[in-house]
Amino acid sequence: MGGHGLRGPLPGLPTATVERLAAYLGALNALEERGVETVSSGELATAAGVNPAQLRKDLSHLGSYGIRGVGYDVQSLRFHIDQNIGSAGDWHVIIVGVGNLGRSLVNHSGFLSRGFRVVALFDVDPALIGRSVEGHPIHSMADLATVLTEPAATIGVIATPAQAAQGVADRLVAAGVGCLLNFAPTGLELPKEITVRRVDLGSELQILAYHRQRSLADDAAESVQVSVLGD
Amino acid sequence: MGGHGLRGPLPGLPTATVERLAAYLGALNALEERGVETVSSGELATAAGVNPAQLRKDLSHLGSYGIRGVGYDVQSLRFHIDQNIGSAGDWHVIIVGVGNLGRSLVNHSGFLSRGFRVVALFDVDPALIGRSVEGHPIHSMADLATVLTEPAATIGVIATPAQAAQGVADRLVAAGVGCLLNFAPTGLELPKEITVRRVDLGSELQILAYHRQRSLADDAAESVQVSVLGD
DNA sequence: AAGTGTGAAGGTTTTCACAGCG
DNA sequence: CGCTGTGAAAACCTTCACACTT
Repeated sequence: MGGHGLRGPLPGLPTATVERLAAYLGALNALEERGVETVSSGELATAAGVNPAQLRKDLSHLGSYGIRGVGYDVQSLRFHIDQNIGSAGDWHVIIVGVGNLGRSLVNHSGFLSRGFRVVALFDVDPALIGRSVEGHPIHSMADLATVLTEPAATIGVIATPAQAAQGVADRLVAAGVGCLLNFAPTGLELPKEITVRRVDLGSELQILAYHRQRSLADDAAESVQVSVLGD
Repeated sequence: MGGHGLRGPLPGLPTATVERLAAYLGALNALEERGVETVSSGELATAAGVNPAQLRKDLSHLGSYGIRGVGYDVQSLRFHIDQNIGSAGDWHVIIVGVGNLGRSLVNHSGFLSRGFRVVALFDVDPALIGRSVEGHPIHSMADLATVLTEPAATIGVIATPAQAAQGVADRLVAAGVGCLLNFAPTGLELPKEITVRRVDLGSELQILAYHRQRSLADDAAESVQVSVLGD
């Protein structure tokens, strides 16, 4: 039971495509809220910050859902992307670490609109345990096994300080959570069957600063060029 | 003065390499704190979650700073990576939006250790303006031009709700900030000379969920395979 | 022996350019 | 006519395997 019609017709989407599909989905959500009904590859590409050919190629992996000469129907495209990268689960999200980052994730508007449901919060601070944030009670890590109803369909979000992260990850894995999003600025060593993704805010700044330097350098080079060409 | 020896010997690092170098730097910071003096490509690669050959190839773009048969000196490698992706600036960071996310960024340990300095906070909420977080006073957006001392060397972090993001970005750009990190779940339309990077927490969950599905599917396929081979 | 540095091979991703449909 | 869908070409990135160094 529960199985429906199409059995995974796609043996696998290119990784790079998956990352962009998630972004297109966000842009489509926004367009839908604004009541836009149709969008061309050019418009959607601009909104997502990629080039139109790339967007069309990405979408072509899902099938042929556009209308030639017109564009894409916003609702139907949103539905089809969702089928491919969101559908298979009613994912539960638990957040470990109810500091500022944890709190900001609880409220995050992008979660609900994509079908993710925050089901529990955990912390080690006795002052927090028993209180609640946005209607979600904060549990002790000791209650992990009791609180988890569906470990296999649960994403654990690690929003703790770096030194606590590995320990938290180990406990989550022991409780059956197989999918982790790590915000702590440290790598995690885990069995390879666990799916992990890391978001490192420090690295993001660094990457940004590098690109900025480069683009300033390029501009300088180009303006030399321009002044040689003269006016 | 201030200009030193080598003039940018590297015309440009591959994008993918830059993203990983930032991660290596984080791992090296951690090793240095723990007092480790030497590390091999295998160890560092594990810590950063990549394969050793890739790490060596990445480092080879910076020059030849390893010791054959031994590994890399942690401090010196850290220094050289920093030279290539961090150095050129004493970057200032301003954070717009002092909600939970903004607050968590102010405290973020990964920032200071990489040479980024939070220099100002901004918000639109009159109840917040004038108060301070971790010693950083919260300013009104109207004071943007006054507070910025070095717009060109400033990274603007957008930690506002989605609907405020575009307006904030426009004001930052108008004030001379050319480098933005956007946490709001929306795309920004900006002049192309502006360097932007987006971190979309909703997309991160979605990408993670997709990979999880896939790896469960693969495991299922493999266990069929195993049972065919029998035991 | 142990581990780096690197050409060359093999994959993947992006871009191009245009055929084909509405 | 405009815009999608897509092979084929080009660019880019990863992995391999081994010469070379300490």
